[in-house]
Amino acid sequence: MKGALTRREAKERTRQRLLEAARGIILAGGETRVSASNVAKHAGVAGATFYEHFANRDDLMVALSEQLFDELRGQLARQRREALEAPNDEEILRQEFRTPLELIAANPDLFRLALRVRHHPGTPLGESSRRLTGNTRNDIVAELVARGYPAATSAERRRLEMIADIHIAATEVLALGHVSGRYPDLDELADMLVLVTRGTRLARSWTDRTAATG
Amino acid sequence: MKGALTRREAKERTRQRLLEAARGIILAGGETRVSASNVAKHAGVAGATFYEHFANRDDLMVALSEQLFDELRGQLARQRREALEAPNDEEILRQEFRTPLELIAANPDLFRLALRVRHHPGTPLGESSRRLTGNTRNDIVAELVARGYPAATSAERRRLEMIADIHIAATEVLALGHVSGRYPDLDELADMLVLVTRGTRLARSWTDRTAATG
DNA sequence: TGTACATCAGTGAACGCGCGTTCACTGATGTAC
DNA sequence: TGTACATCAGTGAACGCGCGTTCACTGATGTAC
Repeated sequence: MKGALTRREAKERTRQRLLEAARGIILAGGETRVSASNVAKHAGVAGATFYEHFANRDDLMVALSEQLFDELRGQLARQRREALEAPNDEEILRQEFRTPLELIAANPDLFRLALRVRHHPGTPLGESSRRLTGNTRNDIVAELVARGYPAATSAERRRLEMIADIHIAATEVLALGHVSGRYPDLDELADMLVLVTRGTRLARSWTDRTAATG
Repeated sequence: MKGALTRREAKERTRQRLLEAARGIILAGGETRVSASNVAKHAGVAGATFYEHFANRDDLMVALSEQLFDELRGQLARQRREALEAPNDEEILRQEFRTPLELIAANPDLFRLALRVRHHPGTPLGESSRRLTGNTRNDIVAELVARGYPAATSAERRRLEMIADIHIAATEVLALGHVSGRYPDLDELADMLVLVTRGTRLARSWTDRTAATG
């Protein structure tokens, strides 16, 4: 134990510098500029050093993807669990919408990145972003089941997935409007999302198509 | 007028070959592979020929972006206009949702491309994709106003935009589920979208926040 | 504690690659007379 | 219609660039005794 860094610590530090450099580049919208050379340059190390820490560009992207979305995923899941313990009334539902909106508003760059890479198949960032949405969808479906929505048949379960997809999409599109400056008031957004649930709630008694549309 | 091609025709033909090559590459998910060299290669011409037809890569992208989304935009607008002329009942509303769903289902690659590039700022493809959504949003807002939704104050107009955003987002996310194979039945999707309108319809009598949540 | 050796994080230089772009050139098409 | 010249679509070769990756090397840190 000396005052100076141990070798292992120094190496770990360099690795973190590389990851931070890559993170900075990518959150600034420069996915395509995340190259081994460019990341090394931004981290202040020689190009060859990159390969002391990562096998290649893709290896870095895998590490970075996990780091970027894991914390967000954890926070979302935790807050959702907490909200579930409260009694089930309208104000609680509003609160359930407010938390993801706040989380997004606090991390606009990360949110925009998630949207940007979501439909890029076969890339680590895309996978990670889709995993984030997938988890949320599963959580919402579980919650709907707990609230008494039918989930006996595969058609019923599919409808629950559709509802979850819609809730997520509605939350995201309003949150995007917020971070773009068009919808400044988060409370207003939460209210609007509650209205959406009033509509999809009608699916609770939806047994077949004609029953819903007649 | 000869049997063979005139010079002008031959040149236009080459230009179209380049555009088609680029279109093929991009719809197959290869945005990054749309380089002057690669497009020329796929079109079967020399690299230098590319510059006889386009100033640079970006110039091609501008031309391509317009070509890609313009037709779709036209079809969407036309079908929406036609639907508006019919009497206003539930089945008509369903039909209004079915047409964009069918349009998307018929052009899955184009739809996925629109989603992929939507959040890429400063690129011609991104601009074009956002223009497509923007038009649809304006159309929906106009329709809501025609149906008697309040639009006197800026808060009311903002809420109409929110509703339009939600309708578009819900349509798109269900359409994505369809082209991904999860939601095979378009009628079921249209029914679900009608339910969403049942919820957002409540905003018609929404005068302030407490009125909506109380 | 001091010395001799082993380990290892980081480096500079080099390689081939595909890219964007330019340019002098070719050979076919168009036109003036 | 035939000839001589002008136009022009397309080409191959060349350039510099940033990239991914490798490798022999350096100098500091760690360790055995």
